[in-house]
Amino acid sequence: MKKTQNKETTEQQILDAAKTVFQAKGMDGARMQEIADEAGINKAMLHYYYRSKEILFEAVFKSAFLLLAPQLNAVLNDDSSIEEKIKNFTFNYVSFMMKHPYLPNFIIQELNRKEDFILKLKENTGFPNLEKFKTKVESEVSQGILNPIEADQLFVNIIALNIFPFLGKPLIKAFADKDDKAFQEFVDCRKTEVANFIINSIKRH
Amino acid sequence: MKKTQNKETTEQQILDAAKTVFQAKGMDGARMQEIADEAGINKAMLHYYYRSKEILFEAVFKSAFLLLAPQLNAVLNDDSSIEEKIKNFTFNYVSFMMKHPYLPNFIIQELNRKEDFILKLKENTGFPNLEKFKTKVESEVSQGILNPIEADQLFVNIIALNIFPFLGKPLIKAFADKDDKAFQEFVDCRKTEVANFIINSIKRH
DNA sequence: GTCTATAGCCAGATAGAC
DNA sequence: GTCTATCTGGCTATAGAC
Repeated sequence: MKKTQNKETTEQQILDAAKTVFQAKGMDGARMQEIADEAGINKAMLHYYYRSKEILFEAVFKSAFLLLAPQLNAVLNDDSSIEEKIKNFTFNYVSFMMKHPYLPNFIIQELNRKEDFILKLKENTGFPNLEKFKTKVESEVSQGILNPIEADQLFVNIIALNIFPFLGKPLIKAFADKDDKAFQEFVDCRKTEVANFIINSIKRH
Repeated sequence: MKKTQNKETTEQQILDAAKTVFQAKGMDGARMQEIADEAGINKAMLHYYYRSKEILFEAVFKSAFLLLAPQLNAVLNDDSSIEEKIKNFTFNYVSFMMKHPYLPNFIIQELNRKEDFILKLKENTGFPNLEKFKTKVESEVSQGILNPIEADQLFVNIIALNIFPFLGKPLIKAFADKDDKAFQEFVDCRKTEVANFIINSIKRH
């Protein structure tokens, strides 16, 4: 029926607006009024669809994380070589992040604010898991393809090099004296630079 | 005189308390009442020494940044080789961060919230500058000590690998299934691992 | 489902006694 | 300088008409 149709579109509008505002301002900085304005409705509607700010926030957070998780799973769970994984991930991740620049900061920030948020996420299917990646790294190390390295450490290095520029953007711009355009080019460069940097370090020569 | 003595200690107590609360909760999440409690005084005193929450926050932020800047300058402005710089920085930075675990997240978060904060900092003497580091990298590259690499990119790689674990702690703990103790060991390992990882990548073989 | 109006609370800031 | 008491505004949340 028609009401249901309206319900779904309004609900989606709210979620989109909430995503924008929460990602820009964080849970504490966001205002329900601003979300309502962004969605083109009024405050009462927000509470009609999501009983409280907290509940609305959790919906936004979950949906943001569900956008990020597949990116990670792609590295972890396919069957290609470590070198291929790194190249693909780096290239795709930077492209992905250029479309969602607020995402990493939002997730990192809110996870630090409330550590138990992550527990709820871990219950979900599709939560990234390192096991397969670990096995693959160990196998390539023992074959002599890679220099000895802990899989955990390598994984953190990969995501650190890829994610950090989006977290530390203001810092990097200030240190390296870059305007927005120069920063853009800098990040674009990293699509291939980062993979080369990593592979150069771990691949046996 | 006695009053001045009291003034200075109270002011310091406030600053310490504010540092604790702001770094844990952020500007928006922090409450003046909580800062007062932490300092063992009442709210009115906060406004006596710092006219507003905003002003108190800026004082805290500035002092946090002034703690971090020398760490970066140490890499950038001494005369040792790039390899030495990386080894020293990595070792010292991780040690330093283990003492101030909230610091990087605090700075990153608040800089993203208000980009112009960094402009105020840049006016200060002692703001990290990349020029000398850049010259050194270029020199070592042309001497054939290092593989070709942009100084900017190398610098970001160094700080990304060192800072990220402290930003993404909850994420890393969840992905790699580590408790606090295991995470601690993981980070401790990085004191030397990260430097080796970088040097392995950039040093000509 | 959608709106207006308002309840109820809480936080930052100030007045004023000591 | 330090306190208690209070003002004021803004925010989440709800009541209730349509």
